Amino acid sequence: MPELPEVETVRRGLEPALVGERLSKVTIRRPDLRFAFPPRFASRLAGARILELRRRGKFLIADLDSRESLIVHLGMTGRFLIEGTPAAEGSGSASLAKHAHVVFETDDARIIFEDARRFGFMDLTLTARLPDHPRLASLGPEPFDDIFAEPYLAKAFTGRRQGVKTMLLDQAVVAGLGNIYASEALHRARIAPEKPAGAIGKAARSRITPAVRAVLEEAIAAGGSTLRDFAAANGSPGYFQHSFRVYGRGGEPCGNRGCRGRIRRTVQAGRATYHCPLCQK
DNA sequence: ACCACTACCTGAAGGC
DNA sequence: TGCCTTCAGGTAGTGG
Repeated sequence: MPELPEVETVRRGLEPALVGERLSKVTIRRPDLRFAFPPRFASRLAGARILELRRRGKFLIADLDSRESLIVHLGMTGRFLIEGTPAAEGSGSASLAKHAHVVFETDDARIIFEDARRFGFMDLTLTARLPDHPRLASLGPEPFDDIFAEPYLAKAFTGRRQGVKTMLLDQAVVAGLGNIYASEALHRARIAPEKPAGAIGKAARSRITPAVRAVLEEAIAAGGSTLRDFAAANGSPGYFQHSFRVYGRGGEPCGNRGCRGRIRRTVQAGRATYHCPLCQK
């Protein structure tokens, strides 16, 4: 499910329910997601107040007044639902869904983490140690960081024969892109996804940053994309999926100005990839 | 170091 | 309706 725009949408949806609030109770309903929860996960969280909710790549990070930070990755199917408490809601809260694995309670709400496939994970670490956390330490720059520009890509791509789309999926190269937005960005940049990264010229390389930023900005503004059942924490779906130009559009006409090509679906590094063979070179 | 491939887990959707 | 196969936005680990 979630790439950078969806994670950012979730972050914004959770912010009002969590930031400044104290976690009165946390319950885990199984010992692991993708990985085991860290020791005493629930008790370390209970009683802590959330100071800030941030995003790094596809990670959510909640800084707590206990000097620890909660790290959350949504995997493919992770999502948060916000419910008012029984008292606030009157009718009482609905029973938990089958894949509701973690329940966070504040004075005002219940925030439920569901993850059918359990590719998500959570961890706790001292806030001061966040930069050293193994899952965060290897992340590349944020797409909106100044450093994410042509000279950086030139360095990252040098000598690499791997397709540029696969490189953009590498979170160590740039943090937050996933299968959809990598395809979309390369279509906008008119670069073939399977083109070896090291073989891309400077002019084309210069088109990558603006293309990536444009598609991410538009997607965030649209509240992310809704495929299957993804929904923001407030329950409203994103609608950027209607703005996909290539993803899931095999056989359809290419939308790039002046191009008469048709979008093709291929498989690259085991992932579905969409591009226009005519205008993406 | 690099790169291709597999595994992880469940549900939805399509073909028959 | 039901069974079977394929596919899915994620990362991590293995082995060449």
